[in-house]
Formats: sequence, C-alpha cells, structure tokens
Amino acid sequence: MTQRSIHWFRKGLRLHDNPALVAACKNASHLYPVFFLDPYFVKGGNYHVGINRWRFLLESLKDLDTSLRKLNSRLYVIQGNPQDMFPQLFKKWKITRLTYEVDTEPYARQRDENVDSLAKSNDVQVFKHVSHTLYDVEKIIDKNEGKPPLTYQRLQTLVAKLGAPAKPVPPVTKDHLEGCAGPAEDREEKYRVPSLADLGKKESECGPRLYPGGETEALQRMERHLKKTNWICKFEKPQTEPNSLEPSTTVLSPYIKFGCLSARTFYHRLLDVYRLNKSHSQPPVSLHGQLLWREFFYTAAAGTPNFNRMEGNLVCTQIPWDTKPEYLAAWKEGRTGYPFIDAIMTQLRQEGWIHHLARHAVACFLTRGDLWISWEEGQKVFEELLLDADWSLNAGNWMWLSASAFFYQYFRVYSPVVFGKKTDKNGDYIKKYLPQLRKFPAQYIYEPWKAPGTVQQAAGCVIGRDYPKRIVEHEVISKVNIKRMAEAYAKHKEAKVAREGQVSTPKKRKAESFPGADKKRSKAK
DNA sequence: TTAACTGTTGGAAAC
DNA sequence: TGTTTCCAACAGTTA
Repeated sequence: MTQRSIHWFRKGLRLHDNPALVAACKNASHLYPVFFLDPYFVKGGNYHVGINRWRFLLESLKDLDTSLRKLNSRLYVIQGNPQDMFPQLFKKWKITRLTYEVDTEPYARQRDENVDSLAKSNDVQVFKHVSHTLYDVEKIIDKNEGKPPLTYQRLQTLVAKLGAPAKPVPPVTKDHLEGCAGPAEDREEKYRVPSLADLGKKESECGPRLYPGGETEALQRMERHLKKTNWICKFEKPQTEPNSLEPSTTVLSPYIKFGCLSARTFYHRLLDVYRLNKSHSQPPVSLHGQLLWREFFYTAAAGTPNFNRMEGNLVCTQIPWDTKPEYLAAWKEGRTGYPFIDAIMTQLRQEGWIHHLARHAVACFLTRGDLWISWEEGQKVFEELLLDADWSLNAGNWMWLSASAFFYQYFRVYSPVVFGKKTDKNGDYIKKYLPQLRKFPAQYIYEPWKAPGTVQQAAGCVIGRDYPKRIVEHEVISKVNIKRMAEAYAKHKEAKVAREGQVSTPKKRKAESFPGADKKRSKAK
C-alpha cells in the first residue's frame, strides 16, 4: 500500500466497468477521485452547454459522489483547468499515480498530452484505459491500414476480425478500496459537487426532469429495458417512431455519452438476452447495431482531421451554404411555420432529447432540404441543447444528414409535412409541444397555412398572428436545392480529380440496372 | 484495373 | 393498399 493515486473522471462517470479506476485502487494507500469543472466548458467560448445538460452533469457527479461515499471515499470536484491545477494537486497530495479513461476527441487529446507531460515532470506514473468505446478505435484504424473505415459495412468487417468487444470489468467495491484512506483532511466544502446556482445558472430555466443524470439511474433504465426481451430481440431502429408522445427507444444515449453507462456493459447484457432467444434483429438496425454506429462515428472522428468542420475536412463535400441568420433563428427557436419541425425543436429545447428520426427531419430541413444553411450551424445548436450531445456522433450525423459525407442520396429529401404523418396522423405530438395549435383539425395540423380563415378563427389560432407563416415553400425550394447539391457534387468530384489525379469514371449504368437495385431493396422489406 | 455492388430509416406519381 | 418508377445520376468497397 504505497501508491497515492488520483483517478481523473471526465467521461466514464461510473463505478462499473471502470478499469482505470480499478488500476488507481491497486496497492493504494490514498485514492483521490477528481473531476474538473473546466472553464472551457463552464464559461462557454465556442462551446456551449445548455442548462439541461448542466443539470444532467451535476446530477451525475452527485450520484458518483454518493456512490463513492458508500465506499468510504468521495469525489473531489475542482473548479479550474486541469492543466493549471494538476501540478499543485500532485504536490499537495503527494501523488505517485494518475489514472484516466482514454478520450479520443481532439480537445481531450491535446489536454491529456499536456497533463501526461506534467505528470512525467512530477514523477507521477500515468495509466490510461480504453473503456468509453467498445473497441480501441486506434486498433480499428490500424486494421484498416491506418485509415478510418468510411462505411458501416467496412467497420463491421473490421470488428469481426477483432472479435467480440472486451467484457466489462467488475464494479469497484469496498474490497478495491481496502487500506485506502477515507475522505480525509480536506475541507468538505471546497470540493463538493456544486449546484446550478453555484455555477451562476438558473434552475428555473431547466425543462422537466425526464432523464435524471447518474450511474444509478442509467443502470435502472437499462435494466427496465432489458426485461422486455421480446422488444429487445425485435428492435429495428428505422421502425421506431420519431413523434410518439413517450420515447419509442431506450433514451440511454445521454447516459452512454457521459459514461454513466458503459457501452460494453450494455453490449454484453444485450448479448445475454440475444443468446436466450431463437432469433433477434441484426446490425445495423438492432440495438447492438446502434452501439456499432456509435463506434463507427467515434472511429471516423478519431481518424479524420477537422471532423467537425467542412473546410479542411477531406471526407466532407464542400457545399456553398448560405448564411441566413433570420432563417437560422427561426429554425432554432421553432418558428419556421412548419408545425412538425417546430414541435421537434421545441421538444429539443425543453427536454434535451429527440428521437433519431426527428433529428433527421430537422437536420435535413436546415441544410439540403429547405434552408440551405451549413450543417455546422445545426451542429452548434444540437451541441448546446442535446443531453446526449457527443462530439463525434454529432459531427458525423450532421454530415450524414446534409449529404456531406457517408450518405450521398441527396435527392431523398424528408418532407416537413409528410414524414411525421406516417406515425402520427392526428398530430398529437405537434399539439403536445405547440399548444397554440391544439384546436386545429387533423386535416390541417401539418399545413396550417392551408386552413381557411374560418377554421383558423374557430381554432383560436390565426396563421401569421398566433403561429408563424411558413418561411419557405418546401415543394419549391427542395427541388432547387437538389439541383444545387448536384452542382456541389460535380465540383467536389473535380476537386478530387485535381487532388488525386484521374478518378476512374464508371460507364453509365444500363437503364434497368439501377431501378432493379431499387426493386431488390423494397422487396427485402 | 475496372466494373459491379451496395447503402438503417424519402416522397410523389402512376399503376 | 401495395409496388414500381423517378428524382439524378453518388462513392466506398469488393470481386
């Protein structure tokens, strides 16, 4: 018992499947579990964290502290930049060992490199473990000759070679902390988990508390879903509904983002359920498939410079988006005049979570479908408002939806009118989030501008007065935008030829071959 | 090397 | 009500 350890929590806010925390406990006489409230995130320069996610984070820290106290330890929350604070902590606590979970985001990589060298100069040994992703994404990239796989199928081929993800390590218990000193001499107050008010944020601005933060809540939520073995085995993501009144999916994403729930734990628990049943759905649509999508975007992001930007990003088609601040504001604030879009944006702002297909609908609308505004602007809004905002997934999915990378069928445009009707003919979802439209007849709920004046009067909602007129005509603008996309793709191809030399130009397909492929697809359904 | 194959989740119109 | 075709001709991967 000679080691004095700091375990540095960043993501991975849990005691289960936390190999770096286990490593910190080994032969330790002292364990200091720390979390930094980094001003980079608190003050928000280029990076904005909305009030709901702040609440989620603080609840997660509180839960972690409570769990650690049950083991006769505690969480030390430190307000400040880790790079500034570590040297004094190393000295003050006479630290010999630092442990943390690997984080592949660019900001984290730079920060961790700096901290590693500070540790070295203070004679502190550093141990890091991969436990945020199913695999070590660097190993996936190595297996693909140094390049990140750019299709899901390619990723599947690569991970098949790597075998099943590692099993989660057992949760940290009192046994691990045997011989470690307890919460110690340090004043309780100084390192306690702050409240929203302590951070200068207003509790009153939070939305309803539908998804409380923390590992305890995460594990309970997972268990609730795992009990529904039939549902688990039949799960197909594209068949779930974007506009149900209660979420049609697990909403484990915020917990996985912060590492309140280990992706590997969820993966192996799902595997247990699959094994007990004759048949189950498969990737990409299954729940395992969802975890692999996460892996896909984490790997692509780790292996692609400037992944969250269009410029300087080699996987991203360069598209001449417009800057239209008034359109962007209307989208962001849920006043485009398209109730389906505005209801989704309202749910996002109030609750911090929207269904994946709802994200598709509003992302397509902002970018290639209607408003022709850069996906980077949408990315910022999601980054602020989503509880599950995850750097790699957010950038990757925005490129996907704007047909800038990964997805190229740009003429497949979501209709802000038709898409929602498929699963909510009456518009109950719209009425829930846009109460001013509550009395509108179902016939006009998706297109209120079409309602005759008398109907608007009777519904107590006049378009242009009580609810905005639509800012664009989808049926016109989406066709114009498809042509713009075709031009951008042609230019992109030219640039690629200029960069890499002649790219082989495949012969024009035979007239019936492409529709034939389409036929196959629809039959497969 | 080249061509064929394939892609989680669109929509409108025509039969 | 369900299937096919068009939209406009993509790009990464694989045989």
